[in-house]
Amino acid sequence: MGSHLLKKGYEPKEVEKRWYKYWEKEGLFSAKDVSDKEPFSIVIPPPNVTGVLHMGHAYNNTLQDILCRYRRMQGYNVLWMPGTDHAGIATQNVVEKELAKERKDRHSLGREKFVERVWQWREECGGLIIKQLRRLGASCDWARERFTMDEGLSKAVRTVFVKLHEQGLIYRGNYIINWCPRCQTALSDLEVDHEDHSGHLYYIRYPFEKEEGGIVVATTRPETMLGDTAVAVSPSDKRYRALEGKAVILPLMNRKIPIISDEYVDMRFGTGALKITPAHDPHDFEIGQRHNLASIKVIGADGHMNEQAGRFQGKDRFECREEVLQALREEGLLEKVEPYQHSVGHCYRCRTTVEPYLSKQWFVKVKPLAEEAIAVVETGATRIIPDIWTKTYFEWMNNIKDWCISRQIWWGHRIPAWTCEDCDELIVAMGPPSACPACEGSTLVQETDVLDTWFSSALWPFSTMGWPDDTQTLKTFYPTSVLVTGFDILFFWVARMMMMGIHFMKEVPFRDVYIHALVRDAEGKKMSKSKGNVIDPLYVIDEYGADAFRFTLAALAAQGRDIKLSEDRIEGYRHFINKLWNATRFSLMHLSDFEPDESGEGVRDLSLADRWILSRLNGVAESVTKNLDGYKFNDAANAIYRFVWHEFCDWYLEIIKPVLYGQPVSAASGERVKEIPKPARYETTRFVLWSALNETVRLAHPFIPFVAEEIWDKLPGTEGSIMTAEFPKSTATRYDAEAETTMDLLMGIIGGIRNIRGEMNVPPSMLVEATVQSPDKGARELLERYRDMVLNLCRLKGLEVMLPDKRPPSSATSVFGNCSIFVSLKGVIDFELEKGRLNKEIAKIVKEFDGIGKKLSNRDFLQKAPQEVVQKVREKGERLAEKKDRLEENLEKVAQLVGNS
RNA sequence: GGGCGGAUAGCUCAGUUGGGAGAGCGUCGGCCUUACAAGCCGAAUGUCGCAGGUUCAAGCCCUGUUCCGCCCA
Repeated sequence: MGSHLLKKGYEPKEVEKRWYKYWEKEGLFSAKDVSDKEPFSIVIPPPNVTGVLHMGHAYNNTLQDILCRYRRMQGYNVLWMPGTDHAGIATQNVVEKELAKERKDRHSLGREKFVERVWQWREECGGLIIKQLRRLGASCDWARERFTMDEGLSKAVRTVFVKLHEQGLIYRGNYIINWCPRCQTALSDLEVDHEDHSGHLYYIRYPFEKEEGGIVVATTRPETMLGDTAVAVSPSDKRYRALEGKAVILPLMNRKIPIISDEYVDMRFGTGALKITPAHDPHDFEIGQRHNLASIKVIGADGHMNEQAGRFQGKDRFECREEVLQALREEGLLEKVEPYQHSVGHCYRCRTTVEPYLSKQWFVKVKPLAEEAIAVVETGATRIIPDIWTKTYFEWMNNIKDWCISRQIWWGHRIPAWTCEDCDELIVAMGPPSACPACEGSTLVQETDVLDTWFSSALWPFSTMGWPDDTQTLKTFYPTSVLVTGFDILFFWVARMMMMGIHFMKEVPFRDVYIHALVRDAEGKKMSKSKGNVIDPLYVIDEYGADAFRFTLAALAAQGRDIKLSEDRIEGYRHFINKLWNATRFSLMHLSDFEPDESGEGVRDLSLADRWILSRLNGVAESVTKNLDGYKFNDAANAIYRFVWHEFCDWYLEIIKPVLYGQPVSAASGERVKEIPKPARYETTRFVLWSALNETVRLAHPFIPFVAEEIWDKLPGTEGSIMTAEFPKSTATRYDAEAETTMDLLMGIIGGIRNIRGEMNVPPSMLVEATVQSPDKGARELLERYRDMVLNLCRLKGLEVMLPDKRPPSSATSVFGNCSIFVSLKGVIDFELEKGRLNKEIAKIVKEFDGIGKKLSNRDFLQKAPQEVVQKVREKGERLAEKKDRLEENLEKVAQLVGNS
């Protein structure tokens, strides 16, 4: 391939499509059930089948893909298990909306037809997100894609249900649950979002049965009074002691209800008297149980008042509230209305205000399961990262309440329970029983409810691997290595997978749980369609390329911190991709006919720069490895960024240019003489350039797979996909302290000269002379040795290296270490400018020196601080003092010159 | 009401056995120097939210406090 023909700007579109196809075709994402390699496995948090890729998915999956690609290159047998979730209510809502357009509803269709219709919808429109994940570069083993309603996973669901029922951990009963009148189904506590709402507190007088007067209760939901069956006061409330056991007349309903006392009542709330509606409030329900009160349901499943609501029957619950208030006003029983802030529950799917509702539902008794799930985190069998979430996890697990798992919708796993019409016997079984085990009756009716979607998601780590069958996949890949997910589903999903995994597999579902934060907009607001502040990941990929996008997410992925994403940030990282691309273009210009020498002949006689870049590369490999192992994606990404841009490009490529271009060994003449380069030096340089670039793209591949593969492909002497190449290892032998120290000195001197040029506005086209004076023989020798590097990078026509001596005339000064740097500016120097520059420099040193002086004059510091630290401070003080002296000396001379002119 | 997180340069944020306040973006100055102007070279910029405490030494540890955000009830 004609590498010198690479386009000037990197164009991701075509490249990404081509390589993704190639990876899939070559089966590079596929995991082996049987392998000598060590396993590494991740199950994807299954997106809703109705979902489209949003920033949260993009972030979550980018992190997973980085880990998978990293481990694959390290030689692991990687399984990244993909799939989607049937998302009961969400999917049902989508299809119902579609039906509504056809002026139909699910009831007119009937259950069976409706479910068919949902399957059909799924065939046609579902799982779009799976295609979108490919655009991101996700390296899932697509052949293993699962769906929570697949036959295999459904079998797992039924098995778990039956077993838990056998073990007494699933039960059915009449309790207050959260009811969504729009979705017409029960919800678990977690599926209710609480929002603060400015409402009112209504004070209503319930007249005594016989005497005058009455007791005043306070409520935010007056319509529920129609179902009141008592008034409760606190047993320690002296105000009401005399009233206990008496009765009041429930207004509007003219029902006699007792005044009872219960510890639950808070004397400070309202009047201290609480109306009790067991059928419509969870606390009231419990009080009702304790006092054997009747539960009267006055609100129906559809959110309208029912026949128990007397003259209010048929009214919407909120309409009814107004009418009840009006009626009370008319009767003079509404004593007072106060503005009141209280939280109101909303359905997490459709935002409808949730109604506490008494009904017969199925529950999981989670306490015993939670105990196991707590234990494994305590022992460290599963680590939660960052650790801060461990406490939240424990908190929730310790205060867990039974989980309502039945839903009155049609799309989902139907509860495997049957009722005998003859004797009412309840049978829970894997499949339809042929006869009632109690009475042998044959009319058995299956439970119409389906299971909470999260019930099947809870089994995901093992149901996707074939459980309840004893599969090789399970043997190889369970428990999974890590789960990567957002904190928003820590309870919904992670906690439940922990419980189910441990209970059924006798082994934790994951070794690590990495919890990441949220992607927000540039102002830190949550992205939402209604706010109009969403950034579409697909748009970003089209516009900037998947690599730039992925790298942005990784670079901003600081643990425990939300990402504030803006297009500007992505654009910035696109520049990085382009930088790498152009560095490659440059390299390939000189490598087109290069053939890497397997024998290692090429590594003889490395130059300083060669040794330095290889040593630095080792440092980056170490940093990336350490940070990825610790899920510090941002640190890993930034290490690569810094290396590529500020070491490889800014220094290494600049240093080797003369060798590659065959430029004059001495630039002193200021002319570029095309010389035939020394073959050995040239070949060595090409070898190191090739190695460095080769290793760099391997390090970068997990983050920016497409461009890395493209570069890998263009690089001579590479074979196969970069996905199967080895991830660079850091070894102590590759660290070259001497090269790094020497380069630090040279870079410091070069920096000093460049600083003068920049500050004094010397244009790059102007070649100047410089002098470095140092008492240090070693430093002088190094400068002599690498004179050409300095000449070249500073655009000098001459460099004199000498012992400290007189200041060269008409020069500007700077100091690095024990070296004084002079740049001769004959005829160009502006002494005022130089004076200002020196003053500024001195002021900086003085400031720093003050702090050090204080330390060194502090006896306590000298005595108590470790000698190491004291020594370091001393040395630094000396360095600064010397630097200051030099600069002041120069300032004085410059001041004289200014005075003379 | 309970719990958690954040507050560091103009912006977004790094900063762990406590010992030299940093990066990116933006800004300013100089450059189209034969990979890249999506670039190169250089520069400026801080009461580390506030108040105490521990320590020879605090952005970091402790206590209190203010503001912002989140979770749970």
